[in-house]
Amino acid sequence: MSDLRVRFAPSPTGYLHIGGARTALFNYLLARKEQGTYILRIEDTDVERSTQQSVDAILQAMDWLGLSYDEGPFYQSERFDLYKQKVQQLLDEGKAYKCYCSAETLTQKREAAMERGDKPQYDETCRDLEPRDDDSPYVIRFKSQRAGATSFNDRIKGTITFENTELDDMIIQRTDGTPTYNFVVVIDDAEMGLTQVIRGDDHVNNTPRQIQIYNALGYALPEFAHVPMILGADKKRLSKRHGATSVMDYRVMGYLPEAMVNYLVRLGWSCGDEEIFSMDDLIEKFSLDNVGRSAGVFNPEKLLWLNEHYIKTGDPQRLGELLKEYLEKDGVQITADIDCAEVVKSLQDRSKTMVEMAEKAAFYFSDSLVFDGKAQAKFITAVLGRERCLARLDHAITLAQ
RNA sequence: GCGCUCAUCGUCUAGCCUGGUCCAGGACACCGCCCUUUCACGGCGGCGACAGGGGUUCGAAUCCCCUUGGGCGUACCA
Repeated sequence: MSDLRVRFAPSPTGYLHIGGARTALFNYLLARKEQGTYILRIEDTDVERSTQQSVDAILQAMDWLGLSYDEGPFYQSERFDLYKQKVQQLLDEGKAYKCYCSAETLTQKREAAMERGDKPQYDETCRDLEPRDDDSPYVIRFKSQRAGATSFNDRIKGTITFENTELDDMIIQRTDGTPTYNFVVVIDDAEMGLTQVIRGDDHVNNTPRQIQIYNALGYALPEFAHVPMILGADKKRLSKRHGATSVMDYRVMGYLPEAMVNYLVRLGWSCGDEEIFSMDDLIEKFSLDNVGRSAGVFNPEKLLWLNEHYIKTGDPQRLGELLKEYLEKDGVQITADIDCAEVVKSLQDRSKTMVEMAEKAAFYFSDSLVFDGKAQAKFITAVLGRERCLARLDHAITLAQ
Protein backbone atom coordinates (compact mmCIF):
# COMPACT_ATOMS: atom_id res chain seq x y z
CA MET A 1 0.00 0.00 0.00
CA SER A 2 1.46 3.34 -1.01
CA ASP A 3 0.11 6.68 0.13
CA LEU A 4 -1.06 7.59 -3.35
CA ARG A 5 -4.68 8.66 -3.24
CA VAL A 6 -6.75 9.48 -6.31
CA ARG A 7 -10.43 9.84 -7.05
CA PHE A 8 -13.08 9.84 -9.69
CA ALA A 9 -15.68 12.50 -9.04
CA PRO A 10 -18.59 12.43 -11.46
CA SER A 11 -21.60 14.66 -11.17
CA PRO A 12 -24.80 12.61 -11.31
CA THR A 13 -26.60 14.53 -14.00
CA GLY A 14 -26.70 11.71 -16.52
CA TYR A 15 -25.12 8.42 -17.52
CA LEU A 16 -21.40 7.67 -17.44
CA HIS A 17 -20.06 8.88 -20.74
CA ILE A 18 -17.00 7.86 -22.68
CA GLY A 19 -14.87 10.74 -21.45
CA GLY A 20 -15.76 10.27 -17.83
CA ALA A 21 -15.10 6.57 -18.11
CA ARG A 22 -11.61 7.20 -19.40
CA THR A 23 -10.85 9.58 -16.57
CA ALA A 24 -12.17 7.00 -14.14
CA LEU A 25 -10.02 4.36 -15.79
CA PHE A 26 -6.81 6.38 -15.66
CA ASN A 27 -7.34 7.07 -11.99
CA TYR A 28 -8.13 3.45 -11.30
CA LEU A 29 -5.10 2.21 -13.18
CA LEU A 30 -2.75 4.50 -11.36
CA ALA A 31 -4.20 3.59 -8.00
CA ARG A 32 -3.87 -0.12 -8.68
CA LYS A 33 -0.42 0.18 -10.16
CA GLU A 34 0.90 2.15 -7.23
CA GLN A 35 -1.21 0.18 -4.81
CA GLY A 36 -2.77 3.39 -3.67
CA THR A 37 -6.34 4.24 -2.80
CA TYR A 38 -9.11 4.88 -5.28
CA ILE A 39 -11.93 7.04 -4.04
CA LEU A 40 -15.34 7.58 -5.60
CA ARG A 41 -17.06 10.83 -4.86
CA ILE A 42 -20.40 12.00 -6.17
CA GLU A 43 -20.44 15.71 -6.96
CA ASP A 44 -24.06 16.53 -6.38
CA THR A 45 -23.95 20.06 -5.05
CA ASP A 46 -26.33 21.06 -7.80
CA VAL A 47 -29.46 19.72 -6.15
CA GLU A 48 -31.58 20.69 -9.14
CA ARG A 49 -29.78 18.57 -11.67
CA SER A 50 -28.53 15.64 -9.61
CA THR A 51 -30.55 12.43 -9.51
CA GLN A 52 -30.28 9.07 -7.82
CA GLN A 53 -30.92 7.34 -11.15
CA SER A 54 -27.79 8.94 -12.50
CA VAL A 55 -25.79 7.80 -9.50
CA ASP A 56 -27.03 4.25 -10.04
CA ALA A 57 -26.29 4.39 -13.74
CA ILE A 58 -22.74 5.58 -13.09
CA LEU A 59 -22.11 2.96 -10.43
CA GLN A 60 -23.43 0.26 -12.70
CA ALA A 61 -21.22 1.38 -15.57
CA MET A 62 -18.11 1.44 -13.41
CA ASP A 63 -18.92 -2.01 -12.19
CA TRP A 64 -19.35 -3.24 -15.74
CA LEU A 65 -15.95 -1.84 -16.69
CA GLY A 66 -14.42 -3.46 -13.65
CA LEU A 67 -13.40 -0.25 -11.93
CA SER A 68 -13.73 -1.01 -8.26
CA TYR A 69 -13.07 1.68 -5.70
CA ASP A 70 -11.64 1.50 -2.21
CA GLU A 71 -13.46 4.34 -0.51
CA GLY A 72 -16.85 5.89 -1.06
CA PRO A 73 -19.05 6.65 -2.72
CA PHE A 74 -19.05 9.91 -0.83
CA TYR A 75 -21.85 12.34 -1.53
CA GLN A 76 -21.12 16.02 -1.40
CA SER A 77 -24.74 16.65 -0.59
CA GLU A 78 -24.09 14.97 2.76
CA ARG A 79 -21.16 17.21 3.56
CA PHE A 80 -22.82 20.61 3.44
CA ASP A 81 -22.03 21.22 7.12
CA LEU A 82 -18.34 20.95 6.42
CA TYR A 83 -18.56 23.37 3.50
CA LYS A 84 -20.63 25.82 5.52
CA GLN A 85 -17.99 25.78 8.20
CA LYS A 86 -15.26 26.52 5.66
CA VAL A 87 -17.26 29.34 4.15
CA GLN A 88 -17.67 30.83 7.60
CA GLN A 89 -13.95 30.51 8.20
CA LEU A 90 -13.20 32.45 5.02
CA LEU A 91 -15.81 35.04 5.94
CA ASP A 92 -14.29 35.48 9.39
CA GLU A 93 -10.83 35.85 7.99
CA GLY A 94 -11.97 38.43 5.46
CA LYS A 95 -11.15 36.13 2.56
CA ALA A 96 -14.73 35.98 1.37
CA TYR A 97 -17.65 38.39 1.34
CA LYS A 98 -21.35 38.64 0.84
CA CYS A 99 -22.49 39.89 -2.53
CA TYR A 100 -25.98 41.31 -2.93
CA CYS A 101 -25.92 41.73 -6.69
CA SER A 102 -28.86 39.98 -8.28
CA ALA A 103 -28.40 37.32 -10.91
CA GLU A 104 -30.25 39.56 -13.35
CA THR A 105 -27.94 42.53 -12.86
CA LEU A 106 -24.96 40.26 -13.21
CA THR A 107 -26.21 38.80 -16.46
CA GLN A 108 -26.92 42.29 -17.75
CA LYS A 109 -23.47 43.51 -16.87
CA ARG A 110 -21.83 40.47 -18.38
CA GLU A 111 -23.67 40.90 -21.65
CA ALA A 112 -22.86 44.58 -21.74
CA ALA A 113 -19.19 43.85 -21.15
CA MET A 114 -19.14 41.31 -23.92
CA GLU A 115 -20.74 43.75 -26.32
CA ARG A 116 -18.09 46.28 -25.47
CA GLY A 117 -15.47 43.61 -26.06
CA ASP A 118 -14.40 43.61 -22.41
CA LYS A 119 -13.79 40.57 -20.24
CA PRO A 120 -17.02 39.36 -18.68
CA GLN A 121 -15.79 39.49 -15.11
CA TYR A 122 -17.51 40.32 -11.86
CA ASP A 123 -17.02 44.04 -11.26
CA GLU A 124 -16.42 43.69 -7.52
CA THR A 125 -19.34 45.93 -6.56
CA CYS A 126 -19.69 44.24 -3.17
CA ARG A 127 -16.07 43.34 -2.56
CA ASP A 128 -15.36 46.14 -0.13
CA LEU A 129 -18.79 46.61 1.38
CA GLU A 130 -18.92 47.05 5.14
CA PRO A 131 -20.16 43.81 6.73
CA ARG A 132 -23.80 44.26 7.60
CA ASP A 133 -26.77 42.30 8.78
CA ASP A 134 -28.92 42.38 5.73
CA ASP A 135 -31.47 39.72 5.01
CA SER A 136 -31.81 40.54 1.35
CA PRO A 137 -30.62 37.66 -0.80
CA TYR A 138 -26.90 37.30 -1.20
CA VAL A 139 -24.25 34.93 -2.44
CA ILE A 140 -20.80 34.54 -0.99
CA ARG A 141 -17.80 35.29 -3.12
CA PHE A 142 -14.20 34.37 -2.67
CA LYS A 143 -11.91 37.39 -2.50
CA SER A 144 -9.29 36.46 -5.03
CA GLN A 145 -5.74 37.69 -5.22
CA ARG A 146 -5.53 40.62 -7.58
CA ALA A 147 -1.79 40.98 -7.88
CA GLY A 148 0.69 38.57 -9.37
CA ALA A 149 0.12 35.29 -11.08
CA THR A 150 -0.82 31.76 -10.15
CA SER A 151 0.96 28.86 -11.73
CA PHE A 152 1.22 25.15 -11.25
CA ASN A 153 3.12 22.28 -12.70
CA ASP A 154 0.76 19.98 -14.48
CA ARG A 155 1.94 16.39 -14.59
CA ILE A 156 0.86 16.06 -18.21
CA LYS A 157 1.03 19.55 -19.63
CA GLY A 158 3.92 21.10 -17.78
CA THR A 159 3.93 24.53 -16.17
CA ILE A 160 0.78 26.56 -16.67
CA THR A 161 0.52 30.16 -15.55
CA PHE A 162 -2.42 32.52 -15.19
CA GLU A 163 -2.30 36.20 -14.42
CA ASN A 164 -4.40 36.80 -11.33
CA THR A 165 -6.21 39.59 -13.13
CA GLU A 166 -7.86 36.84 -15.16
CA LEU A 167 -9.48 35.47 -12.03
CA ASP A 168 -12.51 37.28 -10.70
CA ASP A 169 -14.22 36.81 -7.38
CA MET A 170 -16.11 33.60 -7.87
CA ILE A 171 -19.24 32.57 -6.06
CA ILE A 172 -18.60 29.88 -3.48
CA GLN A 173 -22.06 29.82 -1.95
CA ARG A 174 -25.32 30.32 -3.78
CA THR A 175 -28.29 32.37 -2.66
CA ASP A 176 -29.95 29.19 -1.44
CA GLY A 177 -27.00 28.45 0.80
CA THR A 178 -25.54 25.58 -1.23
CA PRO A 179 -21.85 25.69 -2.10
CA THR A 180 -20.49 25.65 -5.62
CA TYR A 181 -18.23 23.22 -7.39
CA ASN A 182 -14.95 25.11 -7.44
CA PHE A 183 -15.13 25.51 -3.70
CA VAL A 184 -16.19 22.07 -2.55
CA VAL A 185 -13.88 20.28 -4.92
CA VAL A 186 -10.96 21.86 -3.11
CA ILE A 187 -12.24 21.04 0.33
CA ASP A 188 -12.96 17.44 -0.54
CA ASP A 189 -9.80 16.83 -2.49
CA ALA A 190 -7.84 18.24 0.43
CA GLU A 191 -9.84 16.63 3.24
CA MET A 192 -9.79 13.28 1.50
CA GLY A 193 -6.04 13.50 1.30
CA LEU A 194 -5.66 13.23 -2.45
CA THR A 195 -2.10 13.18 -3.66
CA GLN A 196 -2.98 13.64 -7.32
CA VAL A 197 -5.96 15.09 -9.07
CA ILE A 198 -6.39 13.48 -12.45
CA ARG A 199 -9.23 14.98 -14.39
CA GLY A 200 -10.30 16.30 -17.79
CA ASP A 201 -8.59 19.05 -19.64
CA ASP A 202 -11.66 21.22 -19.30
CA HIS A 203 -10.68 21.87 -15.69
CA VAL A 204 -7.36 23.53 -16.43
CA ASN A 205 -8.97 26.95 -16.28
CA ASN A 206 -10.46 26.24 -12.88
CA THR A 207 -7.19 25.15 -11.39
CA PRO A 208 -5.70 28.55 -10.55
CA ARG A 209 -8.89 29.60 -8.77
CA GLN A 210 -8.85 26.36 -6.85
CA ILE A 211 -5.21 26.85 -5.92
CA GLN A 212 -6.09 30.19 -4.38
CA ILE A 213 -8.69 28.45 -2.27
CA TYR A 214 -6.24 25.77 -1.22
CA ASN A 215 -3.98 28.58 -0.08
CA ALA A 216 -6.71 30.53 1.66
CA LEU A 217 -7.79 27.45 3.58
CA GLY A 218 -4.23 26.45 4.39
CA TYR A 219 -4.33 23.16 2.49
CA ALA A 220 -1.38 21.52 0.79
CA LEU A 221 -1.64 21.26 -2.98
CA PRO A 222 -2.03 17.91 -4.71
CA GLU A 223 -0.33 17.20 -8.02
CA PHE A 224 -2.56 18.05 -10.96
CA ALA A 225 -2.75 15.97 -14.11
CA HIS A 226 -5.10 17.14 -16.84
CA VAL A 227 -5.90 14.56 -19.48
CA PRO A 228 -6.91 15.75 -22.94
CA MET A 229 -10.49 15.80 -24.13
CA ILE A 230 -12.16 13.27 -26.37
CA LEU A 231 -13.59 14.75 -29.54
CA GLY A 232 -16.10 13.60 -32.13
CA ALA A 233 -15.26 13.01 -35.80
CA ASP A 234 -15.85 16.71 -36.49
CA LYS A 235 -13.29 17.65 -33.83
CA LYS A 236 -15.98 19.06 -31.59
CA ARG A 237 -16.32 17.93 -28.03
CA LEU A 238 -17.83 14.45 -27.99
CA SER A 239 -21.59 14.58 -27.51
CA LYS A 240 -24.75 12.67 -28.31
CA ARG A 241 -24.69 14.17 -31.78
CA HIS A 242 -21.75 11.87 -32.51
CA GLY A 243 -23.67 8.71 -31.65
CA ALA A 244 -23.64 6.67 -28.49
CA THR A 245 -21.61 8.32 -25.76
CA SER A 246 -22.98 6.39 -22.83
CA VAL A 247 -20.71 3.55 -21.81
CA MET A 248 -23.67 1.32 -21.05
CA ASP A 249 -25.12 1.85 -24.52
CA TYR A 250 -22.18 -0.12 -25.76
CA ARG A 251 -23.07 -3.04 -23.60
CA VAL A 252 -26.53 -3.01 -25.12
CA MET A 253 -24.94 -2.91 -28.57
CA GLY A 254 -23.03 -6.07 -27.75
CA TYR A 255 -19.65 -4.76 -26.70
CA LEU A 256 -17.45 -6.46 -24.14
CA PRO A 257 -16.14 -4.38 -21.24
CA GLU A 258 -12.54 -5.39 -21.92
CA ALA A 259 -12.86 -3.98 -25.44
CA MET A 260 -14.13 -0.71 -24.05
CA VAL A 261 -11.35 -0.53 -21.48
CA ASN A 262 -8.72 -1.37 -24.07
CA TYR A 263 -10.06 1.21 -26.49
CA LEU A 264 -10.39 3.93 -23.90
CA VAL A 265 -6.92 3.54 -22.51
CA ARG A 266 -5.30 3.78 -25.93
CA LEU A 267 -7.08 7.04 -26.59
CA GLY A 268 -4.50 9.35 -25.12
CA TRP A 269 -2.09 6.80 -23.75
CA SER A 270 0.33 4.46 -25.46
CA CYS A 271 2.97 1.89 -24.73
CA GLY A 272 5.22 1.64 -27.77
CA ASP A 273 3.50 -0.26 -30.55
CA GLU A 274 1.27 -2.36 -28.33
CA GLU A 275 -2.45 -2.35 -28.97
CA ILE A 276 -3.90 -5.17 -26.93
CA PHE A 277 -3.98 -4.81 -23.17
CA SER A 278 -5.73 -6.80 -20.51
CA MET A 279 -6.60 -5.02 -17.29
CA ASP A 280 -3.65 -6.75 -15.63
CA ASP A 281 -1.31 -5.55 -18.39
CA LEU A 282 -2.56 -2.05 -17.87
CA ILE A 283 -2.13 -2.11 -14.13
CA GLU A 284 1.44 -3.12 -14.74
CA LYS A 285 2.21 -0.78 -17.63
CA PHE A 286 0.10 2.32 -17.18
CA SER A 287 1.88 5.55 -16.41
CA LEU A 288 1.01 9.21 -16.57
CA ASP A 289 4.34 9.67 -18.35
CA ASN A 290 2.91 8.22 -21.54
CA VAL A 291 -0.31 10.18 -21.60
CA GLY A 292 -0.42 12.57 -24.53
CA ARG A 293 -1.22 16.27 -24.43
CA SER A 294 -3.48 16.65 -27.42
CA ALA A 295 -7.18 15.92 -27.74
CA GLY A 296 -8.18 12.71 -29.50
CA VAL A 297 -11.04 11.75 -31.77
CA PHE A 298 -13.30 8.92 -30.71
CA ASN A 299 -13.13 6.23 -33.38
CA PRO A 300 -15.98 3.69 -33.11
CA GLU A 301 -14.41 1.49 -35.78
CA LYS A 302 -11.34 0.78 -33.76
CA LEU A 303 -13.52 0.01 -30.77
CA LEU A 304 -15.41 -2.44 -32.96
CA TRP A 305 -12.16 -4.07 -34.04
CA LEU A 306 -11.12 -4.53 -30.43
CA ASN A 307 -14.50 -5.97 -29.61
CA GLU A 308 -14.12 -8.41 -32.47
CA HIS A 309 -10.73 -9.35 -31.10
CA TYR A 310 -12.01 -10.02 -27.61
CA ILE A 311 -14.95 -12.01 -28.89
CA LYS A 312 -12.63 -14.09 -31.01
CA THR A 313 -10.26 -14.81 -28.16
CA GLY A 314 -12.80 -14.88 -25.34
CA ASP A 315 -13.59 -17.90 -23.20
CA PRO A 316 -16.54 -19.76 -24.83
CA GLN A 317 -17.99 -20.66 -21.47
CA ARG A 318 -18.17 -17.09 -20.33
CA LEU A 319 -19.33 -15.77 -23.68
CA GLY A 320 -21.94 -18.50 -23.74
CA GLU A 321 -23.47 -17.19 -20.55
CA LEU A 322 -23.37 -13.69 -21.95
CA LEU A 323 -24.90 -14.86 -25.20
CA LYS A 324 -27.95 -16.11 -23.35
CA GLU A 325 -28.67 -12.59 -22.15
CA TYR A 326 -28.62 -11.22 -25.67
CA LEU A 327 -30.64 -14.14 -26.96
CA GLU A 328 -33.27 -13.57 -24.30
CA LYS A 329 -33.42 -9.94 -25.26
CA ASP A 330 -34.20 -11.06 -28.79
CA GLY A 331 -37.00 -13.24 -27.47
CA VAL A 332 -35.26 -16.48 -28.33
CA GLN A 333 -36.32 -19.51 -26.29
CA ILE A 334 -33.18 -21.08 -24.88
CA THR A 335 -33.30 -24.83 -24.62
CA ALA A 336 -31.17 -26.73 -22.14
CA ASP A 337 -30.10 -29.36 -24.65
CA ILE A 338 -27.96 -26.87 -26.50
CA ASP A 339 -24.54 -26.04 -25.14
CA CYS A 340 -24.07 -22.31 -25.50
CA ALA A 341 -20.31 -22.58 -25.25
CA GLU A 342 -20.39 -24.74 -28.39
CA VAL A 343 -22.64 -22.25 -30.08
CA VAL A 344 -20.15 -19.52 -29.22
CA LYS A 345 -17.28 -21.55 -30.65
CA SER A 346 -19.03 -21.82 -33.97
CA LEU A 347 -19.70 -18.09 -34.09
CA GLN A 348 -16.67 -16.48 -32.50
CA ASP A 349 -14.88 -15.90 -35.76
CA ARG A 350 -17.86 -14.39 -37.46
CA SER A 351 -19.28 -11.95 -34.92
CA LYS A 352 -18.12 -8.47 -34.17
CA THR A 353 -20.56 -7.89 -31.36
CA MET A 354 -22.59 -10.04 -29.01
CA VAL A 355 -25.71 -8.71 -30.65
CA GLU A 356 -24.48 -9.98 -33.98
CA MET A 357 -23.61 -13.31 -32.41
CA ALA A 358 -27.08 -13.60 -30.94
CA GLU A 359 -28.62 -12.94 -34.33
CA LYS A 360 -26.51 -15.65 -35.90
CA ALA A 361 -27.13 -18.02 -33.00
CA ALA A 362 -30.89 -17.79 -33.14
CA PHE A 363 -31.22 -20.58 -35.72
CA TYR A 364 -29.75 -23.10 -33.30
CA PHE A 365 -32.83 -22.63 -31.20
CA SER A 366 -35.30 -22.57 -34.04
CA ASP A 367 -37.32 -25.43 -35.54
CA SER A 368 -37.51 -24.03 -39.01
CA LEU A 369 -34.52 -23.45 -41.23
CA VAL A 370 -34.45 -20.23 -43.14
CA PHE A 371 -31.87 -20.06 -45.88
CA ASP A 372 -29.87 -17.03 -46.72
CA GLY A 373 -31.27 -15.62 -49.93
CA LYS A 374 -27.98 -15.00 -51.65
CA ALA A 375 -26.48 -18.31 -50.64
CA GLN A 376 -29.60 -20.13 -51.73
CA ALA A 377 -29.56 -18.51 -55.14
CA LYS A 378 -25.90 -19.35 -55.54
CA PHE A 379 -25.84 -22.96 -54.37
CA ILE A 380 -29.26 -24.41 -54.71
CA THR A 381 -29.11 -24.30 -58.46
CA ALA A 382 -30.89 -26.19 -61.15
CA VAL A 383 -27.69 -28.07 -61.89
CA LEU A 384 -27.30 -29.39 -58.43
CA GLY A 385 -30.98 -29.76 -57.87
CA ARG A 386 -32.80 -28.44 -54.89
CA GLU A 387 -33.80 -31.84 -53.57
CA ARG A 388 -30.35 -33.37 -53.81
CA CYS A 389 -28.86 -30.31 -52.18
CA LEU A 390 -31.21 -30.50 -49.23
CA ALA A 391 -30.55 -34.20 -48.94
CA ARG A 392 -26.83 -33.54 -48.71
CA LEU A 393 -27.39 -30.87 -46.13
CA ASP A 394 -29.54 -33.21 -44.12
CA HIS A 395 -26.87 -35.87 -44.33
CA ALA A 396 -24.21 -33.40 -43.21
CA ILE A 397 -26.29 -32.39 -40.24
CA THR A 398 -26.85 -35.97 -39.23
CA LEU A 399 -23.12 -36.59 -39.37
CA ALA A 400 -22.42 -33.48 -37.34
CA GLN A 401 -24.82 -34.60 -34.66
C1' G B 1 -13.19 39.21 -27.96
C1' C B 2 -9.98 37.68 -23.94
C1' G B 3 -7.34 33.68 -21.28
C1' C B 4 -5.32 28.71 -21.21
C1' U B 5 -3.81 24.96 -24.32
C1' C B 6 -2.75 21.62 -28.51
C1' A B 7 -0.54 20.51 -33.54
C1' U B 8 3.16 13.33 -37.09
C1' C B 9 -0.98 9.16 -42.23
C1' G B 10 -8.64 10.05 -42.66
C1' U B 11 -8.41 8.25 -37.15
C1' C B 12 -5.48 6.41 -32.57
C1' U B 13 -0.38 6.83 -32.03
C1' A B 14 5.65 5.69 -31.84
C1' G B 15 9.64 8.95 -32.47
C1' C B 16 10.52 14.86 -29.89
C1' C B 17 12.98 15.86 -23.49
C1' U B 18 18.95 13.52 -24.55
C1' G B 19 18.99 16.90 -32.92
C1' G B 20 21.94 12.55 -37.37
C1' U B 21 20.32 5.20 -36.84
C1' C B 22 13.30 8.50 -39.84
C1' C B 23 13.20 9.72 -47.96
C1' A B 24 9.25 8.77 -40.37
C1' G B 25 7.44 2.91 -37.36
C1' G B 26 2.79 0.39 -35.52
C1' A B 27 -2.67 0.02 -35.28
C1' C B 28 -7.91 0.96 -37.16
C1' A B 29 -10.29 1.97 -41.76
C1' C B 30 -9.69 1.50 -47.05
C1' C B 31 -7.69 -1.09 -51.63
C1' G B 32 -5.34 -5.50 -53.91
C1' C B 33 -3.59 -10.63 -53.87
C1' C B 34 -3.62 -15.51 -51.46
C1' C B 35 -6.39 -19.18 -48.56
C1' U B 36 -11.61 -20.95 -48.90
C1' U B 37 -17.29 -24.34 -53.50
C1' U B 38 -20.80 -20.52 -48.21
C1' C B 39 -20.34 -16.34 -44.57
C1' A B 40 -16.28 -15.23 -41.93
C1' C B 41 -11.25 -15.92 -39.80
C1' G B 42 -6.34 -15.77 -41.36
C1' G B 43 -1.72 -14.60 -44.36
C1' C B 44 0.81 -11.18 -47.60
C1' G B 45 1.14 -6.48 -49.95
C1' G B 46 -0.47 -1.36 -51.13
C1' C B 47 -2.32 3.67 -50.27
C1' G B 48 -1.35 7.32 -46.65
C1' A B 49 1.50 12.23 -42.27
C1' C B 50 6.05 15.54 -39.70
C1' A B 51 0.04 22.37 -40.66
C1' G B 52 2.82 26.86 -43.06
C1' G B 53 6.91 30.25 -42.78
C1' G B 54 11.29 31.91 -40.66
C1' G B 55 15.54 30.97 -37.74
C1' U B 56 19.70 27.95 -34.80
C1' U B 57 22.88 23.95 -36.70
C1' C B 58 27.43 20.59 -40.84
C1' G B 59 22.53 18.32 -40.01
C1' A B 60 15.60 19.43 -37.37
C1' A B 61 9.66 15.61 -37.12
C1' U B 62 12.90 16.65 -33.00
C1' C B 63 15.42 23.24 -30.36
C1' C B 64 13.57 28.80 -30.85
C1' C B 65 10.11 32.54 -33.02
C1' C B 66 5.89 33.92 -35.92
C1' U B 67 1.48 32.60 -38.62
C1' U B 68 -2.57 29.44 -39.29
C1' G B 69 -5.86 25.96 -37.53
C1' G B 70 -8.25 23.11 -33.49
C1' G B 71 -9.87 22.34 -28.42
C1' C B 72 -11.25 24.19 -23.60
C1' G B 73 -12.74 28.13 -20.44
C1' U B 74 -14.97 32.77 -19.77
C1' A B 75 -22.39 30.38 -15.05
C1' C B 76 -25.71 31.45 -8.42
C1' C B 77 -23.12 23.72 -14.10
C1' A B 78 -19.64 20.42 -12.82
